[in-house]
Amino acid sequence: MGDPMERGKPQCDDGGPRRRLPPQERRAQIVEEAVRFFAEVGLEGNTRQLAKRLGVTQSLLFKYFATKDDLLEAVYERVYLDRLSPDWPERLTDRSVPLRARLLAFYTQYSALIFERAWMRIFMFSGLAGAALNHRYLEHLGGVILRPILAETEALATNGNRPGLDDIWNLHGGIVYIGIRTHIYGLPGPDNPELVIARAIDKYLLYFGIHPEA
Amino acid sequence: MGDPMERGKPQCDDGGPRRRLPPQERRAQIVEEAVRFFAEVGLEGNTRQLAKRLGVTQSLLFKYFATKDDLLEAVYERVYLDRLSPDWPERLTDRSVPLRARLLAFYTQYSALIFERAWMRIFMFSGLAGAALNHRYLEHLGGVILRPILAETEALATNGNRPGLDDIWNLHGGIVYIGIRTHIYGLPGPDNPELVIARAIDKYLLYFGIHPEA
DNA sequence: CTTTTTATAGATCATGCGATCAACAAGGGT
DNA sequence: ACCCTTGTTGATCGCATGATCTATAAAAAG
Repeated sequence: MGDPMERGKPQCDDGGPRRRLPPQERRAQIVEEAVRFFAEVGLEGNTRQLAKRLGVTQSLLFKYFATKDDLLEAVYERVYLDRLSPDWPERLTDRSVPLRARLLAFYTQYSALIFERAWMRIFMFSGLAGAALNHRYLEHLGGVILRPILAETEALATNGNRPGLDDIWNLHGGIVYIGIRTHIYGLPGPDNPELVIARAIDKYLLYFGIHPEA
Repeated sequence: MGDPMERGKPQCDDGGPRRRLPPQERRAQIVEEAVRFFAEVGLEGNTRQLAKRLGVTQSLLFKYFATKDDLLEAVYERVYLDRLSPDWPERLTDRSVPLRARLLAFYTQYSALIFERAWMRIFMFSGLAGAALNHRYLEHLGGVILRPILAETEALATNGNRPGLDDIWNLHGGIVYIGIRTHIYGLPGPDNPELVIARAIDKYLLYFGIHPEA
């Protein structure tokens, strides 16, 4: 070890002979593995390790992405894509359904999408790095999810407590924190996350005097 | 630029002449700046940049810390230290004070301690890195804060809702998420965090039928 | 089968990083 | 004023990393 002549030795000695894939397929494969990889080790993870995981050489990565930042951009896009279905604003404001049922439906499905190791960690890494996509996502979330929930709550509140956007953030944060606990901090999560979510929603509704069937 | 002879050029050309400090003082100065530095750029921030901020040479850092990991350990200790005052278990279980007042006192003071950029970000960075201190801190938190709160809530719950530890995590997460929003994601925080905290506590207590004065 | 195309590998470069060490100088003791 | 300890510097080492370039071979085209 330490032999300078070892630098360029083969990095994919396991799989077998060189396998040639159509560019589109290879690219997708790289991005998919990169998501898992960077989610694990952080955005500073090095390209050689990633290549090793893929069973290809490091130089190949640069045939598909001019720079590592380009690869990270692709990772972001892959991860951020389709987490917020465009029909949620509509469904959240459908007053033919009780608000509790709407919130429950949203947070059940949303949590199923985001309580995933790769998403949680890359979201956090990119947030810490100040990535633009992160800001955009959260602003989008505020606009299409939190604000509608606030409006629906305002419309149904029966007691003196007037809801503010911070109340929605509190509901949202309490739920999202389940994923943070488990995937960022590595603590054991709840046995039944959906039950915990339901109770969070019930606390929220109760505070504003909103009946479960309303 | 690119001249290989530039590598070793002075890295502290601003302040003036070489200032000689007692080791203890210098060490503290390094740790303090390192906290701010690593909180900003992440734990992979390089020692040369840190040294530049301090106005000393990079090599000096290694006179005080044998390795960069040692420095990071010192940063962890500095940051994690004294965030959980040892008298909180006692104060949280003092039944001569209404539970609401106890929770309010705790989370007001606790949030004042942790809603700080350096803490929030280093806690998150170290959590993502799987640092042992992070786990220990959270387990400690669970033991000396969350469990007592659960016991107190159980003792006072008047309706059918039986509290579980996940309810406390939900309360806690909803509050901590305020700090995450502002310091990790860089979003504007609430105008009055204490008010938001009070409302979170009220939602929590109401759900278990606990009167504010109980 | 032969030719052409291009996905892939292997080697290498330039730079940046953590870490080391000899030389220097600031401050205290005498 | 002098020495002597040691905090501090400047230069350098070894290695890892992002990126580049050329040779190779796998699949497609004829």
